[in-house]
Amino acid sequence: MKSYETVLLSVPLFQGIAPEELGPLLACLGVKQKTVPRDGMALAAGGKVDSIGIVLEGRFLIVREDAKGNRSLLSTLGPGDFFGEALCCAGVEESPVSVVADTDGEVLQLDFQRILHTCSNACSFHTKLLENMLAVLAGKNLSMQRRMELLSEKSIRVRLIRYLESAAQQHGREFSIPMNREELADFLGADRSALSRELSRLKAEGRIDYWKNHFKLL
Amino acid sequence: MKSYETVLLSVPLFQGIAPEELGPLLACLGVKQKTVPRDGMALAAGGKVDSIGIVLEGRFLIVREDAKGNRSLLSTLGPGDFFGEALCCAGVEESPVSVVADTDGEVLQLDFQRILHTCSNACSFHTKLLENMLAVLAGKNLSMQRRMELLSEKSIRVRLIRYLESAAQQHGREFSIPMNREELADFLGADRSALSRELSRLKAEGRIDYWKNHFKLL
DNA sequence: GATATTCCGTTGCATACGCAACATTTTGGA
DNA sequence: TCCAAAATGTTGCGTATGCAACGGAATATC
Repeated sequence: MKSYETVLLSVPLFQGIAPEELGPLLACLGVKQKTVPRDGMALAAGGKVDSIGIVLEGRFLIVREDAKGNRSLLSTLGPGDFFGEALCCAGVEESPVSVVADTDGEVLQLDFQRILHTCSNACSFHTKLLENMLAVLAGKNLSMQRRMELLSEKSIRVRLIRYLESAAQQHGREFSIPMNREELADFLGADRSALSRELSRLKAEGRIDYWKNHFKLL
Repeated sequence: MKSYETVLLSVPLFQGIAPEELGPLLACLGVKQKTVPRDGMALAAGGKVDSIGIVLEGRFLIVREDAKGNRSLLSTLGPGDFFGEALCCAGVEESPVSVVADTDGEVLQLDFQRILHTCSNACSFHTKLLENMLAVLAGKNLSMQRRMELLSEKSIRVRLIRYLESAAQQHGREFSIPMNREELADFLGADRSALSRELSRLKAEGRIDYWKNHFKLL
């Protein structure tokens, strides 16, 4: 069985855990590694979620299935990504989503109760783990918060400018973004072509310049 | 100094804590009660947030101030509501928001480090507190998630139907919602009059019936 | 290097919806 | 009971934008 140590050390949940502490921590948590064949379920909708899953290998899809059986893709997961943390922290009884394997894959399952309750030998990294857990959830909160503020603007133009400005605030007047047009359009809640149109206008007005995913504010 | 026990017991953070445990818990956390006069700051933008604030009395506003000094209202807080939890859990260095008093008010401040690190006498409710903290953050995550799925629909009509259907799924075909028109429009990312128009259409089509904030799906 | 495929920009068209303005109903206060 | 204020409904207008379709550029595959 591969160790996947490199993957695990990159997981935000384990941030600040020294490599040599990782083994003992995992042992203390009683993790289970699971092989999931393509199209298999790493987490099934409808049931209670009592563990957090970490993707070690392969590609997984988070999928919502409505009453009529229409599947809609919520997001995709790769090695180092994890899932189920919000559901089990919130104590949701029936998971509204499934996680299905898009390729053959491996996941690591961490029992939530054992994360929560410090083990008898009070390992020091346990506190760190909880702290990380909080940071992960809170970080997602904040980024969703920001996105919702964006989406609450009425016009594509304003949403776009807001987005670019906040990116510029972080990286300076010239920067690259981690999305292509389609993804950016999706992020801004707009149509791709409409987004392109708006970008063109801003360029024509001399307010911005761009090439592919590289932008400059003027 | 009033005790505000009733308020505190209703705070999700203290869910599952017995009334008689509350006092010792607060003592163990070393909470500080603070009086904030109208227009005073319970939390100032730009600084690090190292405590969670619980509103005991009064009305507070969460406000974002952009570079040009435009204040935009993000939400309002009343007794039992709390703030700053996401920011301090995420370890944000500069708070992007302020919390200002809309009336004279009282807040209780809980030092985050003392929430995180179990106290020396290992009080049992400390674990419960952490569990609640996780549940609160995760719960917000899930509700924001749902809202973003809503907002990602393109038309008001679809967003509205989705919203009503999910409400019906929880409470049956007939139910009341906790928002007035303006608030619902805001929640759905739409204009109030446009929302009214769409509601009228749905009623004319015989798909729904409604009166004020009471709805029936047909 | 040729071909297929993905990515991005452009444009015409139809319309959903924001906006403003006004009508109607409901609520609360004196 | 009457009045003012708030909440909700209605409607006309202009336009932003979704949609579809297409062309060109960039990238990948062989």
